[in-house]
Amino acid sequence: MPRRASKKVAGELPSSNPREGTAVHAKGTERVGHILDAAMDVLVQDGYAGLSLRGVAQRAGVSLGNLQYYFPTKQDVVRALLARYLEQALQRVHARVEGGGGEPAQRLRHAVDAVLEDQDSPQACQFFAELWALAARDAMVADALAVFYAGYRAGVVELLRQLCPDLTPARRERRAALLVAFFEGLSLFRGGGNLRAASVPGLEQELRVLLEQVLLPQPAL
Amino acid sequence: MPRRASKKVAGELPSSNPREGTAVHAKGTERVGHILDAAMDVLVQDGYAGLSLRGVAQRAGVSLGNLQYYFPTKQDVVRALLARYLEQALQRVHARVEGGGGEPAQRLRHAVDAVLEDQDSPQACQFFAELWALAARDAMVADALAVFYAGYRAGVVELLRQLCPDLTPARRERRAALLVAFFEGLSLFRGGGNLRAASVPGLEQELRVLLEQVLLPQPAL
DNA sequence: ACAGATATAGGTCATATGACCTAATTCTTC
DNA sequence: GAAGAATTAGGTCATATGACCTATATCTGT
Repeated sequence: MPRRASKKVAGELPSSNPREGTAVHAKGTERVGHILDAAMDVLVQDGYAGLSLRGVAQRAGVSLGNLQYYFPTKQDVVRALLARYLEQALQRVHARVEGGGGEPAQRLRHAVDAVLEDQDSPQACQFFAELWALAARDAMVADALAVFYAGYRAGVVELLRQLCPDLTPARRERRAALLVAFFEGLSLFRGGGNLRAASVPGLEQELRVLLEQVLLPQPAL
Repeated sequence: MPRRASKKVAGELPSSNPREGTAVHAKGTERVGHILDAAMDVLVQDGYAGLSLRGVAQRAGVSLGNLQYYFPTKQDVVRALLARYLEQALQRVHARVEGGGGEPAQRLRHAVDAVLEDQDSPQACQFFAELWALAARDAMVADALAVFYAGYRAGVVELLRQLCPDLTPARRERRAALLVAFFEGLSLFRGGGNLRAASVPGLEQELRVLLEQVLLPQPAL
């Protein structure tokens, strides 16, 4: 679709060469944040197919030129959006696992609560749905997601280590992977997800019941 | 993007008015099938953003005119593709649950095997990833998926009915929903999925171990 | 005040797309 | 062989897009 694919030829322009959302001043950094917020909105509402630089600029209340000053290309926008979001999400995951002390079982309950709460946001659910679809065609997205899920899984592994120390590390790793997959699948059908119409009331309730059954009798999870 | 949004005004053309992949002759039906195959390929490879009528026509080895003879609009293509695929998938689900007699536990194992086998296909996994993303913006897709998952869940409910008859129907329904969500989540990380790099080896193995643990001791699943 | 970072508005260009149309063939079926 | 289905090739048109460019204006820290 575009005209030139000219990839930063040797001779750069004499003037500055801004890239990748680099902002020097505070106000600029703020702008970059707003632009990414807008990109997030557009991606979630209109999907990747509907994500255009013009659309993002308009949503952000910023000129196209300004947007392209910070993000010369569409890829740059997606890249930055992804990096920002996944980084924050990862921090939240770890904050959950480490914070909120107490006995392991209680911590697991808290962690589950936190995940479910996150999934109440249609934004987050839809964002991930887009990323899953995108990952197949964009190695950068796939890599970023791989990093994110590795961190996510590591958090769950840590929880499992306290809950059932008798499991070998490898098996903990696998069980954590199963749990992460389970929660991601859940996000499809839960409150914020786009398929909540395909769901069933009382899902979360049942999940918690199941959780208690597994936690109380024997540490076999 | 398009020019006219003219929605079938009252006065139709005097000549025939083909729509929705309607084919009268056998060869035509075959063509429609090939076109939908091609659409599937393109959707999986290039995503919805890359799904163009011209692209599908080329992939199918068919002229654009011919494609539009069967499917006047892009929506028609997606609609038909969805209908065909989900219908077949649903039939397979039910075939699994009913077929392959034996004791309930054995049937569950078979069903799990079948689901995992399906997920080995990158095609299927990616197709669903696209649909999940699409569902938020296309009510038709959301509805079709809702029907599909309702059928899927019904199959699982039937299995649960035999495995643990002591559960109330409502709880069976909820547990089935949890299981379906789990399997869908699994598809993200498994062999065919686009995030297999974010996964862990031995996932399926662990899943089966967990399954046996749940099946053997007590019927508490 | 000065340099450089931010920001705006506007334009260009090649390419792509969906929807629409038509005239001319080739198959199928009866 | 005639009617109608199926198919092709080609064209038109409005709209959109990404990338690229520039001149000008404003803001910021020193």
